Amino acid sequence: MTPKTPEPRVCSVARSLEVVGEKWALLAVREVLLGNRRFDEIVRRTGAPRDTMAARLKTLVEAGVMERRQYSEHPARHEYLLTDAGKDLYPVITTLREWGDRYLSGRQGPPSTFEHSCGHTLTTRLVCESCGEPATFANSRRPKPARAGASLEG
Amino acid sequence: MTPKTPEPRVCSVARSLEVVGEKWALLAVREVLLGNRRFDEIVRRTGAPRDTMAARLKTLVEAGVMERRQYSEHPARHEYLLTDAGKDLYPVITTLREWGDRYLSGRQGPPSTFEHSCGHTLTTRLVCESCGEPATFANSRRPKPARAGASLEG
DNA sequence: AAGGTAGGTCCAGATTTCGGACCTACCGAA
DNA sequence: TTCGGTAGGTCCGAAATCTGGACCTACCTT
Repeated sequence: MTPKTPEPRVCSVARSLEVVGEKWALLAVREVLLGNRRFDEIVRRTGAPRDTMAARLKTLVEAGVMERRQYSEHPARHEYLLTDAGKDLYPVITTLREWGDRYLSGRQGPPSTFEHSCGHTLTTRLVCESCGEPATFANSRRPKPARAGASLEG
Repeated sequence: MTPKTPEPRVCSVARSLEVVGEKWALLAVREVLLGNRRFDEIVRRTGAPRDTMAARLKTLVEAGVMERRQYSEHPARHEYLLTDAGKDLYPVITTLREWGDRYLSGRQGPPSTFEHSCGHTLTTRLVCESCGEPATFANSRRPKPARAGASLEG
C-alpha cells in the first residue's frame, strides 16, 4: 500500500544541512564569528578555493545567514556580516568544535580555546530550557503522535 | 615576511567537518540516533543514494563514529550502532535541528518535536559548564595568547 | 517456483570542487 | 609614470563526488 512514512524524512536537520551543509559553509560562518569579515581573509583562514568560497558566500547571503555590505565606496569594498540567523549558528559551531576537541585532538590538546564571560575556559553543555537539566541522547524521545482520527503522516 | 598565522586555521570545527561534514553523514547519524540501524532503513529515511550511503557508513565506521555489527548469521545481516563518539554528536544534531525549526519552518511549525525526560517539549540552550549561564556568541571570546617570550602562532 | 527482504555493488552521467591564472580598480611609494 | 600591493572577485580545465537505477547474492515464506 502507501508507505507508512514519507520516504525521506521531513526534518529540520535535513533542512538546515541544505543551507549550511555544503562544503566550507560552516567554516565561513566560523570565520565571521571570529571577526574576519573580508573575502580574502575568509578564503585565507579557511583554506577554501576562492571560487568555491565566492559561491558559498553567495548562497549564504541568499539564505539569510549573512549580509554583504559595502563599507567603502571608491575602492569598492565589501564585508560579510552575520544576520541574527547567522549568529544563531553559534551553538552548532560550538558543539562541533567541542566534539572535535574531544575526539580529534592529538596529544597537544585542543588547537584553540575560548573564555566565557564568567572567566573560565569555555566548555559547554546542552540543557533543557524548561528544567535546566542536561539534554542528551538518553533522556529525550519522540512524543507519541497524538493520533486524532485521520491524521496524515505519523 | 612569514605569514602571521597558519594559513588554513588549525581548528576543531574544521577537523570535525572532515569527519561528519560530507554529504549525508550527519543524516546517517540522525537516523541511528532515532533508532534505525539497518542499511535499507537508513537509505530510505535519509533519501541518500544507496551507493553514497554505503560509502558514507564505511567512512563513519572507520572514523569511529559508528560500529558495524552482525546481528544474524546465515542470512548475514548487519546493523549500525553509534559508538560513544557517535552518541556525542547528539548536541550537534540537536542544535542543527533547532536552528532549522527556528529559521526554516514554514507556517506549519517544526516538522517534529521531542520530549525531555522532565515532561516538557524539548528546546535546548547551550550553557557554560562552569557557571551554568548561557554560552553565546556575545559572551565568549578568545583568551589573550599568554605570550611568554618567543611563542610561535598567535 | 514466485516474491519479498536485506545489504550491498556497479556503472555512466551530472554536479561540485580544486588550484591556479587572470582581471579590475584603487592606493602609495619611488 | 611606473611598480608593487591590496581587495574581491571570475574563468578554466582537471579531478573528485554524488546521483539514480539496474543488478546481485542469500535466505525466507507462501
